[in-house]
Amino acid sequence: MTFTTRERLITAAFDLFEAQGFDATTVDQITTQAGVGRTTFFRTFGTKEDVLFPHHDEVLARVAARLGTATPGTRAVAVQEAARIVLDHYIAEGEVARRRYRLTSSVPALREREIASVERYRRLFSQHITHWLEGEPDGALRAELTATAVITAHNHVLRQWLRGATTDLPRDFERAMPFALRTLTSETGGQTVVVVSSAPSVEGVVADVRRALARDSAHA
Amino acid sequence: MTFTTRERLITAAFDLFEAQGFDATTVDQITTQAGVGRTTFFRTFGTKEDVLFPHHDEVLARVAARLGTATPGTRAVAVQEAARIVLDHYIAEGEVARRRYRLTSSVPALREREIASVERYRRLFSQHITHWLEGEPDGALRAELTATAVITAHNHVLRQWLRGATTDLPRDFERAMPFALRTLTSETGGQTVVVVSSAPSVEGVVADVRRALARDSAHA
DNA sequence: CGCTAGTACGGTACTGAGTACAGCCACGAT
DNA sequence: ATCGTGGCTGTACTCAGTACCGTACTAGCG
Repeated sequence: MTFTTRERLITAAFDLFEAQGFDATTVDQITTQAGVGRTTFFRTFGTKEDVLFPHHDEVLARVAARLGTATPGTRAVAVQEAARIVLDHYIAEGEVARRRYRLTSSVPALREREIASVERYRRLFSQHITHWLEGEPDGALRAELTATAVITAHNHVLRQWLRGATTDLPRDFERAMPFALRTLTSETGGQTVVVVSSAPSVEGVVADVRRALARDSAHA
Repeated sequence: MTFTTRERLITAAFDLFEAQGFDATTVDQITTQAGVGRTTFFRTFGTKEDVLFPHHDEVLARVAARLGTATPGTRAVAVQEAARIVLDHYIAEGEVARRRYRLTSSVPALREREIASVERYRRLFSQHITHWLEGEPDGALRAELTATAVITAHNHVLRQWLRGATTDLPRDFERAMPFALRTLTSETGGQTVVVVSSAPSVEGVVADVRRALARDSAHA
């Protein structure tokens, strides 16, 4: 079987980074090992860090597409499935994802790069949800909180899996996501109810709960 | 009045970045303008980006100190006040903060740098809260969600202020933070009550609420 | 006063990432 | 056959960041 230039660069980079460390490896070494010219490397990846994150643009596009199909009433589902797309990508990568995790954990420059790419996902979720909640009280804030919560829950279970602390990643994901989706209550179809009350008495809180439930069922 | 080398470098850098753009400005130009040697620049700031974020280490230390003094029962307050420390720092910076915001908004490299420093705050909160919730069900996940929520709420109101969309930043902060502190409910002394229920009926949810309130008041 | 140690600064020389540019070759279409 | 066109290569350059050494100034001590 034959490999593309891109694939040969990626494997060469991974091997060298693991053998010598990221900083100690020069782009010249990578291109020599891959048997291509130096210019080709930078045309393909832009920066030395990017060679480790070669699929994010594509995954980002898939996530955006999924969020774009959400309709009122299916938004919580769309958010959850969109996050699931990212997770599935890591699962598909398998051992490659773990190799990258070991590298990003130990090299500060790579950590920063990874954080930046997480931020791109966060922004994508944030933009969509903000749009959905436009006009609602505290919509912008609630949207950002929901987006970060989804990303955080996703990253939490993903990291457990990358560390080898867990094996049933989909199950962990299903468990963690409801925490994250609290601020999208009216979307959850009554399965999970969240009420925030500042009432001073127990009966006041209960009244707030009944009010909230009545409002939610009126939406349904 | 006399200025330290550090201060002269900072002002020179800000001026040049605003006049010519960040990428078009070389470290040589900054040091020439400030009247110091090139070596001094890198000894003082490490990287060209760092000159724009000169106080984060110190603020980070203050935040850590505040979180360290939290005791069971005062944790929600500690978290809120710790976030407030960061906010107050920006308020004290005043126009400098806005100048930096304009730069970070337009230059990708600076945006990444800023995101990375936000992540440092997030980690700090996360570490403390994780420690507090050790042993509780889903403690690690809830801790991360709380930390990110606090950071998100903080950043949300801060950004409004930096954009000039609001003037009463402390008030916005007080309003936004309760959203973020939802997952620290048992700490809020009853002022904010959050209940997550999966009960299939209204009465079931209400029963869950009463149970949760009973449990919380037993803690008090 | 001389001596010493620490601290802040400066200069030189180097590595290596990233850019600009010009050229080359294989290919498919007309 | 030739004419793009897309993927590849080499050369030369800028500039951030590092290593190393030398130099002033100050503080403290005999």
